[in-house]
Amino acid sequence: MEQLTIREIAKLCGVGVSTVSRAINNHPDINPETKQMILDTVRQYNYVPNNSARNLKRTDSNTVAVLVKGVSNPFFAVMIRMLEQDIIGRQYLFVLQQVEEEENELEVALQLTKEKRLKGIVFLGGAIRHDERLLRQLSVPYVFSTVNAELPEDGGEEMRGAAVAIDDEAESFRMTEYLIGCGHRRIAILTAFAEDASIGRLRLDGYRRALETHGIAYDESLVIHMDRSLRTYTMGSGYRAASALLDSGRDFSCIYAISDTLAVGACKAVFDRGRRVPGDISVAGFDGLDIARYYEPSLTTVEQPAEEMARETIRALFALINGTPTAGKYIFEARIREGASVRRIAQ
Amino acid sequence: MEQLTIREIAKLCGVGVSTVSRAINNHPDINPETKQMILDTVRQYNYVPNNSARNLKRTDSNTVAVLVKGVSNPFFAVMIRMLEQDIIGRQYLFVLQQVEEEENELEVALQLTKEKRLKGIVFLGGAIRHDERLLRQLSVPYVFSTVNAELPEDGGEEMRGAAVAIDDEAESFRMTEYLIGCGHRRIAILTAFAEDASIGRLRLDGYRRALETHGIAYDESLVIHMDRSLRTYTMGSGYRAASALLDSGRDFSCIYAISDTLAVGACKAVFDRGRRVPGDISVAGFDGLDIARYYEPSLTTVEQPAEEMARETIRALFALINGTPTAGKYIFEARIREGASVRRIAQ
DNA sequence: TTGTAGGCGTTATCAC
DNA sequence: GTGATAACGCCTACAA
Repeated sequence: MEQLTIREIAKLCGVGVSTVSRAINNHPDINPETKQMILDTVRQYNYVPNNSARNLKRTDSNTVAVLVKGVSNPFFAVMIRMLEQDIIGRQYLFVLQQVEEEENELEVALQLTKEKRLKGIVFLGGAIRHDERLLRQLSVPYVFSTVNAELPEDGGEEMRGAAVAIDDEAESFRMTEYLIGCGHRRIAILTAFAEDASIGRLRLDGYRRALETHGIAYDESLVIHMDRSLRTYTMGSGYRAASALLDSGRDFSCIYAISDTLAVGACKAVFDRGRRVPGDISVAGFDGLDIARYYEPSLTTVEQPAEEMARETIRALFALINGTPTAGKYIFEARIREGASVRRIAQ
Repeated sequence: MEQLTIREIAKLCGVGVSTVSRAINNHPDINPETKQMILDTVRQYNYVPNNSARNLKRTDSNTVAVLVKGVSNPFFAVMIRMLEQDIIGRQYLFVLQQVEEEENELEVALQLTKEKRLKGIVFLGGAIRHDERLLRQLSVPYVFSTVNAELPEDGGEEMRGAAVAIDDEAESFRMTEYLIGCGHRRIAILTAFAEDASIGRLRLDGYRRALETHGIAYDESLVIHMDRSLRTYTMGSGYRAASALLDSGRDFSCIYAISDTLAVGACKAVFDRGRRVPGDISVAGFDGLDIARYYEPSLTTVEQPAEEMARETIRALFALINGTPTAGKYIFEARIREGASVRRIAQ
């Protein structure tokens, strides 16, 4: 099938290419009848303009891209939906771009910016710190969303980036403190693999600080790292880790998992051993996913304010796009959503 | 920040643009030293080629796109991972393209094909029947994956499309028959909105046929359609629908939900009313998601052979790409994965 | 209101 | 092994 070009449509309609271009791009300076005739022909032959050629020629595009590292992360699923809604609500085009695990999101951003003449970029997930040189190369406004990433120092030039997130360390501290407040002293934690330098690290740090604050010794044997060779935040990982922990004979009354998916797996491991949540073992999660609400028992979790964060992400991005002065960081407070998975122990 | 082009790199290196092009594209006919020098400069200035220009000029690209309608569907999450792995394993580029709910996936495909010179397309989700005229316009091989879509009649020309899926109607029949075999007679079904013409329809059809086959009257009052204004396959939808059903006082011993997410919501509705699964109400799902395994009780579900389907999707696609004769349809058998959510009733 | 022509940044073809 | 140069398909001055 030979590819239809604008030239052939022009020939078919007996007009020049610019007239066809005007018609399909809704330019005002064209005779309505000519326009209609052209659009009819376009429909009839199902002509589809080549986007690469368009992007190449265009200088701007009213497109905002969301670069997400890990599309299948259920927490991102709700963020993506909200971001999309807000971007489209502002009459911008929304582009969702998946970033592979081993890819550098900044390089993808640089490439996509050139390719699509983006107006702005939202990073969902990804690293906490980036190559500052690359970051400075990024010529369009950007917002790190749900990850409290480092922003480049203000070198006198205008700010082009922002970060919208929760304070993972502080929220993890909050949850651990809550668990301690419920009377738990021996709290095991399911966290990312040992070398993790992202939220896994931060949430572990918060846990540790809370223990120390309350005079509880940090016990390495209660810190369970996920297997690096497996996907980290899955129910299967949580199940595996909690199973090993339960079978080890170590003493603990509570499992704190740094994601709800891990928590679900942990619960199942408890059940499979004929024990009860929270009767025998308490379990807490993190994120505030749907499943935490619908699991039985419902999971006590740290609920991230996804909707507000998405809204603020877009607000901040468009503030940057429009040159409005904007603070660089927006740290939201999460809150403990109490479920029925944590038992209060008489002190 | 002025955009760096290949011409400037050429000038910087004191060579012609074609030499730079050869270097960055790994062409053999270039002096290794020149190549190294150019690549160093490219790195140093962080030159990123413009993809639009590349795509415009290139005639082919070794790229396979996966067009997914509903990225956040957890069943697709595992399919996407497997598809990606297999595509990359064949040394092809993998592109994931989200299709909006109201968009026509075929139009997106047509556009993307022009834009990126695709070698092949995988459709994940979407409609069962497509505009045949559009389908014939599609000039590259394609596979409908997980949806048993109609293929155009062989009009003498070579086949360009295939479909890899389960038989939703038959599998739903199988599950319903299984539930009947467990002694259930009054089986409520949670299904898509009434006008659905996709898997919701097929799974409902299978349910109905099974009832009729076994001489059980089809009772409209036990058929619960999701609210069209809400997102269909969410735990919240399942919870809402099951709650209304439970509160209606209608008589039934089993809820069959056409997705695991709906089933989870249904279970929670049962629990919230102080009743038990499966003691008081049995619940069955569909898809075979992780959550069905890790829920408590684990959910009896129809397990789709995701891995095999993904593998076959890519195999069929590359058979089409390579011109190997290929059957058009690959229908996989699903299987009932028994959990603990369905009770056997003494007959 | 419409048509012609030049150029967007790259790759491919051809000389050298 | 290397360098001009002509496309790729579209948009947009500018001219008519």
